[in-house]
Amino acid sequence: MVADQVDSRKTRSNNRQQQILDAAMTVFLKKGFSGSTTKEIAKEAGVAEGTIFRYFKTKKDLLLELASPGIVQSLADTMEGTSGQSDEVILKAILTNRLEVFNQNRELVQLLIAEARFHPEIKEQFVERIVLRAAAVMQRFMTERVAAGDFKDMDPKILTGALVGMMGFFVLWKEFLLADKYVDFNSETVIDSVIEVFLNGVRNKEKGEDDENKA
Amino acid sequence: MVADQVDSRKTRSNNRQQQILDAAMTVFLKKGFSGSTTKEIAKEAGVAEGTIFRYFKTKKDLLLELASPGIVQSLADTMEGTSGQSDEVILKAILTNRLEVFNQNRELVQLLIAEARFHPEIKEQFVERIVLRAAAVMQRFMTERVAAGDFKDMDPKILTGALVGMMGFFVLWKEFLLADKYVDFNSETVIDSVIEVFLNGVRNKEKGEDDENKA
DNA sequence: TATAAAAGTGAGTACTCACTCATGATTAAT
DNA sequence: ATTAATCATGAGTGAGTACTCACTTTTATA
Repeated sequence: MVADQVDSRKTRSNNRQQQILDAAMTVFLKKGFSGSTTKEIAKEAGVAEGTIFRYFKTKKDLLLELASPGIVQSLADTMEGTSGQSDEVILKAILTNRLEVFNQNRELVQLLIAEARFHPEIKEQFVERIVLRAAAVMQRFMTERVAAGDFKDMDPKILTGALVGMMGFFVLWKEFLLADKYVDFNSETVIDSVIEVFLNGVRNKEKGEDDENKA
Repeated sequence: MVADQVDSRKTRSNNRQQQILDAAMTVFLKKGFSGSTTKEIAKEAGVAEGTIFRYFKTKKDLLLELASPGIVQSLADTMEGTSGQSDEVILKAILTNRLEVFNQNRELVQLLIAEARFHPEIKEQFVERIVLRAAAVMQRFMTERVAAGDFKDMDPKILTGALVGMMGFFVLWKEFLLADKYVDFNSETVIDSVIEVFLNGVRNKEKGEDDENKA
């Protein structure tokens, strides 16, 4: 008890706020927003219940702060400036990066997805700031390739969906449904396989010039 | 009020239980399990709050009953007995059927996925009775094709994941993230595209006999 | 060190929750 | 019509909830 107090005093002046947010995240993840109590959050943070309300007007404000633009932002503006390289390299860079960014913010994303259904503001932010941005980057890539005739003439949105879906499946599988019981996928193997299947699936190997693809 | 009472009396003896379950489902979907109150469920069902507890010992029992084997079962044993037909036809049959079954039980599945995180019993049942079964059927198909040399020599689990993921993406997109804002996909188009991409992606077009694929 | 401001506390408050139970209504059987 | 059994009710109950506030402790300033 005393030791805890000393410990928490150390991080005192800079960010008690962050300390509470971290605790809220932990508890929300474990019990969900509605299932969590401010009492438990306080305990997890090592502060008195009243202290929470010095920093956040309401319990819901805690959740909204977790989903605030500042934090969420970092997910989006990550991948830019890959050009003049092979599709395999570009896609691998994109997917690897996405997966990395996702893994870093895994818990937050998990929480936001879970609560999005009940809090329109969160849903809005999540879709606008993460999903659509991320999709836009990839969609631009798809559109280019289709226009160049390298990929089949399909709706870029469907192409994006196919790739994101394949990748997303393995991520979600791991995250939500508990992997180990079924199988534990190796990240790089999965990425390579996904890219291979995808590129083979969408590349044009039409009449005339089929030599280009062999190399 | 009186009319409601008369109405509910009609369905009285056979299944007041079902009436309450339906209401619980509706409310759980809208507010989540923790966010729902028995009072609201009672109101939705058109019965007194106490009546709920004549049929279900606790609020949680309502949730568990919704996820009970009987109901959940119907999702699994649907697709069997397609053989001797082309991959395209088989896969289209599978995917179309899965999508149909999913759409019929959409709300239930949505609810189960949402609550699985907080209720191990539900998660267990969901994974065992739905996911693994459905996966098994598809995985058998993949294993066969790989063994026959028609598909690339990849882990059948990854192949299954790739296909399910592509398909799942569009379904989840629609369900969880609100489609219309972004785009509304036509089911058949999506299925056809997914199959095309998948088959092109995983089929063997090795040296030697490339005539087979042309047709 | 004295003093004001800021930060932290936790018992208290008003309220909501899941669940109970004494009572009333409906049905079935004679 | 009488009785007994079942079904339905909703005010009531205690446990717990988010949030407040009178108070204490810590920090900053002189």
